[in-house]
Amino acid sequence: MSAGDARSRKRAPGAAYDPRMAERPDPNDHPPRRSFIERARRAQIVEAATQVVAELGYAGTSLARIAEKAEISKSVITYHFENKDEILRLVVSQFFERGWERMSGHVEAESTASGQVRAWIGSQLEFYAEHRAEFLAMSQIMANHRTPEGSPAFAGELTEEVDALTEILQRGQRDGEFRDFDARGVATIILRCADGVLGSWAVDDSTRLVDQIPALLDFVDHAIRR
Amino acid sequence: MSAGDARSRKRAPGAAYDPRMAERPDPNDHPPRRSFIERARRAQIVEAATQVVAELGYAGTSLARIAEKAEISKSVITYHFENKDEILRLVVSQFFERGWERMSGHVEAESTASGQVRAWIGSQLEFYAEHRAEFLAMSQIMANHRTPEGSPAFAGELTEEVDALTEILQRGQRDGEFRDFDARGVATIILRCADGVLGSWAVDDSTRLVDQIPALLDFVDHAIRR
Amino acid sequence: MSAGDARSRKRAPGAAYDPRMAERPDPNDHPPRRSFIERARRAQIVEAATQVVAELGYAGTSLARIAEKAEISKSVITYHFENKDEILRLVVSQFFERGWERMSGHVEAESTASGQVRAWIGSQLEFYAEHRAEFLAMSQIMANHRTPEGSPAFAGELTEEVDALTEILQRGQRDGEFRDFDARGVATIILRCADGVLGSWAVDDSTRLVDQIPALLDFVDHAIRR
Amino acid sequence: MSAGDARSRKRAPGAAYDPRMAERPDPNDHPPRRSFIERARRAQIVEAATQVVAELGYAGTSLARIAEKAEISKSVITYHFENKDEILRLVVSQFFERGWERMSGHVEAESTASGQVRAWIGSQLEFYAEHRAEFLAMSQIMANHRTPEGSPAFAGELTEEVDALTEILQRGQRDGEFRDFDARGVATIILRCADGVLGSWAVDDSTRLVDQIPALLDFVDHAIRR
DNA sequence: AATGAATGAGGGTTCATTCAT
DNA sequence: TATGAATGAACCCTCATTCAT
Repeated sequence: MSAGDARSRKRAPGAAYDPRMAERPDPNDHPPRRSFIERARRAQIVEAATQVVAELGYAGTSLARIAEKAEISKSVITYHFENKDEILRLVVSQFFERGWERMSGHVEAESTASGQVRAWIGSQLEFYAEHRAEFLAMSQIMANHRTPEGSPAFAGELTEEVDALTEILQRGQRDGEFRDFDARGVATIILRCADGVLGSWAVDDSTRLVDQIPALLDFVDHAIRR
Repeated sequence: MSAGDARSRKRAPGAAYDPRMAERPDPNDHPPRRSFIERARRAQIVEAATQVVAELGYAGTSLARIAEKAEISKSVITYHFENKDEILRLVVSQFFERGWERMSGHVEAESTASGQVRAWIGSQLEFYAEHRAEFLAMSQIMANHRTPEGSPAFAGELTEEVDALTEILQRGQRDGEFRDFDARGVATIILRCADGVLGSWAVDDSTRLVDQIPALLDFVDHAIRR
Repeated sequence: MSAGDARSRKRAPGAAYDPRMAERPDPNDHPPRRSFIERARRAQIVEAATQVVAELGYAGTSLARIAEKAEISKSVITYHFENKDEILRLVVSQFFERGWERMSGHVEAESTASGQVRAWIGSQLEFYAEHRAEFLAMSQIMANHRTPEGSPAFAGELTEEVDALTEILQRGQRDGEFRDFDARGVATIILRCADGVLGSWAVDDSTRLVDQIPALLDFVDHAIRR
Repeated sequence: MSAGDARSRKRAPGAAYDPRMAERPDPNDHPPRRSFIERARRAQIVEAATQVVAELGYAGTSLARIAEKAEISKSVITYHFENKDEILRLVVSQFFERGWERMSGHVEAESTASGQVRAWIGSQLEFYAEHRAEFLAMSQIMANHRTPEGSPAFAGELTEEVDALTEILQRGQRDGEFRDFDARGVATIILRCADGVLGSWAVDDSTRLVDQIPALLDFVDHAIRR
């Protein structure tokens, strides 16, 4: 079966490994084979959606405005995507995936726990600073998108991230790098800290984010170091 | 246009002093004298709006749903308020004002700088923990509300807050309580940290917020102490 | 509470007693009090909907065309009715109710079973013949309307009708008016017979329906008489 | 436009002799020669359309859903058929043709008029009972399909059927089998009667149709017998 | 002080059909 | 022979706001 517009009906918003976005894995649900054109269009639309959300906010994002931004007709969007939900989820998952790839590389390159924590926070903030629009869009969507039933669509997506950082903190404690504290609680705090700083930058980019990174790294360092 | 009707057209969303919510001050724009009934209605509607935003999110909030929640006719809302914007701004400013009152009391009761920082964070989180719906509504509106032109309506509302905390940190440094750091940068970080923790609690209230407060206080303490 | 457009949200498409249309009774669900204007508008819209369905068929009926027929704006419709479904159900139930009133009067006026059968069929066909558009609309909607889940919305609405006619037939058998047959099966056949004749008239009104009534009465008479 | 493409543009929905479906005969419009593949594809699509109409109703039938049911691309449909109308007409005409073949065989095997009437009704109902989906689809389409101008597409398709049955009835009267009545009127009634019973079975198949056939035959027998 | 009525703009989505390959 | 891509029209419905009463 290969029914053009029917195709997107079958597929889950494909995402590679990703600690937050973990999709219920379905081995039978192989990703649809897409033509070059289709992949290009989908990328174009997701990109346009990202820009619109970043500029106009979640509530200001409509298919009409995405189409306008992409300079295509609204029908092109509904042809290539099942619905608006699919697009918004892709905006989040694709960007998150890219960020995670970058971060995990930097983290794994470090040997000490404190080095890994710094790499984690530093590379995360750097990455987001380099992709402000995508970050804004992701934030907006995660904060606002809901399931048809009304519950937040992206709740509880961050436990795996907390788990991973907790492990690093615990190793740091065993190795004597870090003082004694509740690793899980502090992992949450550190991640939320970074989010918070990003959030303030999100609403007001007058302070250049990259300039704040050293201060944050220093802050966290003092907070957890023995 | 009736007299009561005209009245709401003129007035600024009355708010006491408030470092974040500072309205463009207009000495000529004396607050409108409102009847008891009018004040009661406005309070009822703001309260209903708060609940709706907390439950359904910013994008899910409509005048119809606010009216339904308040068990009044939609027209009552448009009679007592100029437009939706006025209501949402009041949800934010009124709640922020109440929070600021609580916090400033606790902060001023402390003599040392570190005591004031702890009082600040602790009382802020406590207050929000006690008023989850209001906090959720405020967060949603601040993150989403836009001017008619499309720019965030609540950008740059936090500089005064940062200023106040910066002052405390600087005093702590002068008094030898805190180590050397960029006071303004760290003030921002601390405030964003608290916001971040609140944000994680907002999307997932399984972890009781009050239980996380000591950990956060401890975290900040170590981060800034000499 | 009395929120204008919210009002229709609460109410079931009101219908008096009616053997087919029997609504799940909810004693708490008192019918909404409607203003004169509202009742007039609703009647106007239901009437326009009836005409549109009769002329263009179920699939050709849209809110836009109903609005056009009623010479009002589309928004007026969505203001006075919850949705299209409510309108279509009213087209059916109101007309059926009126028909049932007429028929039951004629039936009860007869003393013999065979008189009642003739009164039933005759008055039913007469009534429909007098209200061709309403009958066509009712037929179209009953044949086509579905629940959101996809099952026919008006299935099983006719068992009570069959029950009532069955009773008459059985009495006729006890009284020696009718020959021996399966009363329930024949009741179904008679009712379907009348429906069938109506159906042929529905698609082709060249044959005047009232002229066919005596033939049908005669036909049924011979079929069931001793 | 390709050759194959052009082909379907020219052709009338081929149908053998059929008293109801009689197409405006055009001696010049010889049926298009179709390849084996084309014939197979067309049959497959008509079959899928039949199922979709039976399940989802006329208004719920779209080319997309037909394609989905047939597990082919939507374009395959528009390639092999000029438009949706052609498919729906074929669903009706092909099925009617098959039914007519079956019926006429049974009718011609009978010698008496009453035998022929019974054979007519009995074999018709039997045939439909054996092909419920096709019958439902045919009913839905005949009741709903319209010309582009909005008038019923299948109005007046039954006069030939009535003519044929009228002839049988008249012969029965001449032969003394049947009592005196208006043959044409009764022919219509009988046919509509059968349709009505089928219609009740269509919306509610809990009563097994074949079990009702004897009752209907008996009913008609008494109605017309001397 | 209150509200029922109305409305135009815009929301996301489905649809049959056209066209180039 | 087949189909992916595209599209404009139409669909029902929600919305904030205006107006007359």
